Amino acid sequence: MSNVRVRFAPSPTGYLHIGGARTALFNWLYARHTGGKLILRIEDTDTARNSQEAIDVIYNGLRWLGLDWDEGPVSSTDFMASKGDKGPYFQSQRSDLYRHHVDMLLQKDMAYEKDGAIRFRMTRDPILIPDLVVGDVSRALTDREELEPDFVIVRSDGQPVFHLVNVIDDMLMGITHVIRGEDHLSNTAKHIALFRAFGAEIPKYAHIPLILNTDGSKMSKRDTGASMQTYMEGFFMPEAVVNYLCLLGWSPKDDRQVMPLQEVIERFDLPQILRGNARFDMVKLQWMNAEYLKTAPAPQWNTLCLRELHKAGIDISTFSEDYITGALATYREKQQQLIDTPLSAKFYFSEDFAVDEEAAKKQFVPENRPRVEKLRDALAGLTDFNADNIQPVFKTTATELGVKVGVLVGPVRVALTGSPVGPSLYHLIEVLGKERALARMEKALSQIPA
RNA sequence: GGCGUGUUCGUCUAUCGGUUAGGACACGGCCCUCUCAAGGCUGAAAGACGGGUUCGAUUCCCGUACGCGCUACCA
Repeated sequence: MSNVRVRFAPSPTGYLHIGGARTALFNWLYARHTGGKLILRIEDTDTARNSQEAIDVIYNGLRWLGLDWDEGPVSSTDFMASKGDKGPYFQSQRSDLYRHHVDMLLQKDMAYEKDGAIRFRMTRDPILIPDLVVGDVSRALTDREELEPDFVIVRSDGQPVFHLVNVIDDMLMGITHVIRGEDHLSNTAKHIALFRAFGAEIPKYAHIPLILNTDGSKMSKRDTGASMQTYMEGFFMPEAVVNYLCLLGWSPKDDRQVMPLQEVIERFDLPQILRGNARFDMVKLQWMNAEYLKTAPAPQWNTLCLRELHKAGIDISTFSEDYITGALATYREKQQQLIDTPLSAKFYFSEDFAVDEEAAKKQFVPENRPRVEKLRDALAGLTDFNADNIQPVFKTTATELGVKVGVLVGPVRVALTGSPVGPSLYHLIEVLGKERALARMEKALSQIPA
């Protein structure tokens, strides 16, 4: 047991940024590593863009990644439901707390009203920010701040601003470590000043570097891969996304790439977090995803495939579960094909699959006719119709014809799948079954000129 | 402009002053092979620049350049 209390405090903007997801992940990792608590707090002060859907996006994103929290809201249907005794966990429900604390500052003359807004009397001296990742940072006033060091903590419309509520919540919720994006580093001087004004203990800070686009520019909403939605709706395993994110800005210091989460939890710590911004590399994420996909449990693999098939408009409703599972299993080692072109699997579920014209032109030639015929006859005589038995049939037939196996594979593949590329032919024939396979060969023969 | 922060192969990274600067993704070649992949082997590929400190700097210090963040009555 430890007294570590960290938090993830997203604003419900309607989407979860990959950078936000990593911030959540690092907080979660630290909590799990130390045996501390992770608090989820919804920073919904901007009521204009606050909606249930926007909050669900956060819940769903975190849950998809497998990041659970120890305190905070628990339900998307019951607004008030929460766990933990430091609530409410929605800033929109904490107005009284904020007002009370602002009054305290006002009374002590640490804040004052000006033009209808309330400003905090900010220190003029540089503030030292001890950061667990970046080191000691001395933040001096900027030129504009020299002119007006006191910053607004309550707007003239009565709304408290981010800096204020963020500090009050961290203070009241007993946050011990603030792990957040480096974009808040400069602002931390204000936060520290506020903590001091309240006479509260200042949490430890760990500002983690940002995630940028491949070209080094800032990653915003529209950039590829920026939204968690991309992964949740795409052909991705959450374990892979988490693993990739762990390695972006943190390093186990050895050559490990694919790491079980449990091991990351054991080895994760704040000082090892890297100081430089990292560029997001979708290609490497895809590789990582492929690594996980290779050993994914069958149900998970099937679910992902089925979704792609559905998107591609392929109807599988008339096929048995065994048949579907068998068909999808043949794509296990060539997942990229199914991810990129799910339509290429249509031959399993329909006679109406696309035929590659070029391939047909090349394979459906007169000299292949007797070859396919001989193979058809050989296959027709096969009783135990499985890949292990089918393969020898191809070999034997090829030998008898005095050709290489590849010569037979070519036309048959196009006849059965319509494409020159695809899963292992022997396995694919097994799944298709004798009847279907022979029928398609027959159909192809009718198209081959004599 | 000001205040911060950062800079090792194209990308993610290893290196606690002394290494042929290592690994992974991507890329090239070879092998394997029923296609395509996967896999195995292999190749090319890096210390931003300039000064110091030191017997010796990728590593420590300073400067320059460039990147990123912050400079709001946004969060």
